[in-house]
Amino acid sequence: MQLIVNPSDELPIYRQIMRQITEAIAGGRLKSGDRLASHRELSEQLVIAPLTVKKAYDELEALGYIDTQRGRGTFVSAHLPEIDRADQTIQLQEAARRLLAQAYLAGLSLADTINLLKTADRELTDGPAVPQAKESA
Amino acid sequence: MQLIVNPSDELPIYRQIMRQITEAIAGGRLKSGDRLASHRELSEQLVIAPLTVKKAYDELEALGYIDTQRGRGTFVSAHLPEIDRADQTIQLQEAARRLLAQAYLAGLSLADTINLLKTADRELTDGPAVPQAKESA
Amino acid sequence: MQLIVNPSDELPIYRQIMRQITEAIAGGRLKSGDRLASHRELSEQLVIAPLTVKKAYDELEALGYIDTQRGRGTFVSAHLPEIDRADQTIQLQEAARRLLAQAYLAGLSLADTINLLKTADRELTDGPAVPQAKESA
Amino acid sequence: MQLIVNPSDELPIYRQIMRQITEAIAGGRLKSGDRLASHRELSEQLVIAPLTVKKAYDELEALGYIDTQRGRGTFVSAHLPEIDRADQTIQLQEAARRLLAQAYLAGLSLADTINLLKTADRELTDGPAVPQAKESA
DNA sequence: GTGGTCTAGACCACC
DNA sequence: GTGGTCTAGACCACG
Repeated sequence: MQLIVNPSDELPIYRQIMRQITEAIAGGRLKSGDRLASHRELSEQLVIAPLTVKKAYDELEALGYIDTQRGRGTFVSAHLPEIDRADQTIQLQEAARRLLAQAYLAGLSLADTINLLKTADRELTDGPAVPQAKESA
Repeated sequence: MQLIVNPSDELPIYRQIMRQITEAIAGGRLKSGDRLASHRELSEQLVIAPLTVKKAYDELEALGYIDTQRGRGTFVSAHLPEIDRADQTIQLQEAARRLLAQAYLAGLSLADTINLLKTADRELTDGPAVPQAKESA
Repeated sequence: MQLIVNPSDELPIYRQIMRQITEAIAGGRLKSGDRLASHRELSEQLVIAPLTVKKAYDELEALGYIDTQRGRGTFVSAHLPEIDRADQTIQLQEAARRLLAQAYLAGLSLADTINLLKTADRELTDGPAVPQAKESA
Repeated sequence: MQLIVNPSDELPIYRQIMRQITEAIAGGRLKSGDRLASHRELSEQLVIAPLTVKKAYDELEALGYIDTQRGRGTFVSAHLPEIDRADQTIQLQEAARRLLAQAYLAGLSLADTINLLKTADRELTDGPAVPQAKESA
C-alpha cells in the first residue's frame, strides 16, 4: 500500500493519509484484518513527523476504520463502521452538488460528469492512476 | 440572491460564500454582468464582519469570477475564466473519485451515486434545498 | 484626440485620463495651445461622470500641463512645467527598475527591454497601437 | 533579506512588500526554495500589523511566486509562474511606453532612458540603492 | 513555533 | 454610497 503526501496541499497531511486509507478500504484494496505500516515506518517513508501519522491513525481508529493492538500493530477493523444513513446521505448529496458545480464551471455536462464517476470506479479498485494532487478549492 | 452561512461549519465562512456564489454561477442563477450585494450590505445580511465578505470577493476576483469597480460595486465577470482543461480534468477526476469513495463507504453503489448527481443537477439550478452543511473530509 | 477608459482598471479613471493626456504631450501629439474637449463632451464620449473628467482636468491644471479659460475652453499650457530634476530623476530611476524587474520575471533580457523602449518611442509619437490595458501589478 | 516600507507612500504597504519580493526574485537575490520570514516576524521587523504582511504573502501565493506550508513557513515557489507570453508582452510594452512618456516630460531623451535601464540592471542584482519612494502616477 | 480565520472599527479615495 | 487599506487583538489547527 503506497501512500503519497503533499505538504503544500491545503488539506492537512494527516487528513491526506486518512483519505487515502479510507479510499483504499472503499475500493477493496484494504480489507478487514489487513495490517497497516507502523507509525515509524510510514513516517520514514513519507518523510514527515511520526506524530502526524499517529494523528491520522488515531482519528481513523476513533472512526472505527482501524484497530490498534499494542505490541502487534495496526489493522483494518474487523467490523467496519456503519455510518448513520440519514446524516451520510445529506453529506453525500452536497458533495455531489459541489462536484457537479465544479464540472459545470469547467464546461462539462451532466453526462460528462457521470462518465467521470465511471472512470473513478475503475480507479478506486485499481489504485489511483495519478498519485495525488491539490485539494480543489 | 440569498446566501446562508454557518459559522460553526468546518469550512471557513469566506469559503462558504465563495462556494455559494460559484455554484450560483454554475447553475445559471447568476449571470455575467449581474451585480452582487456590496460587501457591507452582505455582511449585515449575514451578520458577519465586512472583511470576511470582502475576503470572499477578493478571492473570487483573483479567480476571475467577479469584477470590482471602485465606487460602483461588484459584478459577475463578463468573461468567466476558462481554466486550463488538462489541469481541470485531473482535479475533477479526483473529486469524482473522492465522492465515490465516500459513497462506497456509506454502502451506496455506483448507480446510487449517479442518482445523487442527477438530483444535484436539479438543486443547482433551483438553489440548494438544504442550506449548508459540514465539509466532509 | 481619442481617449479610452477602463472602469475595471486598478488605476482611477481620472488618472487614466491624466496619463493619456500627459503621454500625448510627451509624444508631441498635443502641443502648447491645443484645445482639449470640454468636460461635458469628454464625459459623454467616455460614458463617465462629468465630475470625473473635471477632476482630471483640475489636477492637470494644478500640475501646470493645461490652462482653463472660463468661457473659452481648456488648452495645453503655453509654458509646460519644468519639473524638479533631482526628484524626477529618482522617480524615473525607480520606474526603470520596476520595468526591468517585470521584464526579468517574464524572462526577457536587458537587451529585450531596451528594444521595448525603442518600440515605445515609435508608439508614443504615433499614438498607442493597442488602446489601453490594465495597470500592471 | 532586508525590506523597507514607507507607510506614507501612495502605494499600499502590502504592495510595497510584494514589489520588493518580486524584484528580489527577478534580481536573483531570492531563489526557488528560499524561506521567507514568517509574517509575524516580518511584521515586527517592519513595525506593521501581521495581517498586512500576510496579505502581501497571500497575494504573492495567488500569483504563484511563493508557497506556504502550514506550520512550516513560506518559501519561494519551486516553479515560478510562466505567465502568458502574449498578455505579458502587451503589459510590458505599455509599461515601457509609460516610462518613456515620463522621461520625455522630464526632458530626457531615449538614450538617457536606456541608460536608466542599465543602471537599474545593476541595482536589481545588488538590491536597491535608494530604499523606496513614491509611486509615480 | 507556523499559518488560517475572524472581529470591530477606523480612515481613505473614488464615483 | 462604493471599494481599498490598515490596525490590534483574538482563537484555532497544524507539525
